Amino acid sequence: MDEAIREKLETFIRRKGLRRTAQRDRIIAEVFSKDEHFSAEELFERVRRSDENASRATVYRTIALLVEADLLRQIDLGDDQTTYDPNFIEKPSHNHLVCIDCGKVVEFEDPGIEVLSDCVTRRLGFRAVRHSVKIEATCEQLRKHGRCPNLIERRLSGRRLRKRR
Amino acid sequence: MDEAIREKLETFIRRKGLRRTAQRDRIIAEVFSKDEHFSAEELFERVRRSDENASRATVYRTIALLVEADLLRQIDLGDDQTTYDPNFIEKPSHNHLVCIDCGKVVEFEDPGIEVLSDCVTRRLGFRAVRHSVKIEATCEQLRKHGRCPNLIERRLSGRRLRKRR
DNA sequence: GTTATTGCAAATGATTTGCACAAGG
DNA sequence: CCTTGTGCAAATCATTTGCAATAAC
Repeated sequence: MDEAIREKLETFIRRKGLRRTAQRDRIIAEVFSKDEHFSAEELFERVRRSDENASRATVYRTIALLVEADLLRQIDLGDDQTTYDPNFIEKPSHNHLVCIDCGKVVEFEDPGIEVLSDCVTRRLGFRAVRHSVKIEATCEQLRKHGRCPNLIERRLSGRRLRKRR
Repeated sequence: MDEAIREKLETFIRRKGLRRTAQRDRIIAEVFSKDEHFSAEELFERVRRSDENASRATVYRTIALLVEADLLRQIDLGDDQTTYDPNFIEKPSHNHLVCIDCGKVVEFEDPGIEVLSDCVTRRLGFRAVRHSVKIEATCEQLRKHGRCPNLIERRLSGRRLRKRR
């Protein structure tokens, strides 16, 4: 976990009169231990692995806290899951491309899109605070070579697939 | 309701071997009677006004149908509600700006953003199918004049506010 | 007639909450 | 101590589903 995270967190905790607890620390460590997106339930499972009696409620409450502190961001990948992205501290304005063939999610940054969005926003009489761009795309790899490594991976794992129909 | 909608719908219904029913017709008419965004529950209430014993289940099922036919689109306005947007037929690639002060949602189209997204996508080795841009912004009107008509409206109606915390 | 559709009520599943107990400052 | 945090189980709430009755084609 980054220094930047610790600092932002400390500040937030103090300003809100909150307390530092072992459970929170463990959950937060887990959140930032990878750069993977996750659902609340997935995080709960990960936390459970190292802490057999961690509570689901505490995981949900800690997620809410991190989102409020803007250390964690709720994103929409179009799969009807509430997904969280821990990478906004390192890449504060990154965006997402989702492949509708293989399910792969690619994060990217693009200053051009930034600038254009700001222009549009100003033109409409507002001041931009943040923007999120989601691109849904198809896999060139699959079209050209008839196969795509992520497609297979996705089939096997079954993760990140739409849950509802 | 537009001709384009009727046609797309007919085609879809036939191709899937579905049937035309009075209930469906009424619900669909209601969906496209305004350009307002709505939640499933809101649509249900609207439908109920003209059809006292319309069923919630049928409303949900019809929404799913329209989404599948790409006549209606599920969008993310960041308010933890599943929101539907009936305006993608008229404006096939419009985007949304949400004011975090007053809650106002503005739809806009911008060819520049289109082009840039396509570039990024190609650069990443994919082919863009669709993109959605959500801009969160603050209200210039509120800052400059100390007030904003939508702020008041929003307070009064209570709609489009986050439901969960 | 045969198959899709409807409406109801019950089921589901993610998230939240009340409460008694534990722990931080 | 005093207040916030935790864990459990129960409550919520949007959405889905099973099923018997009904309506398209």
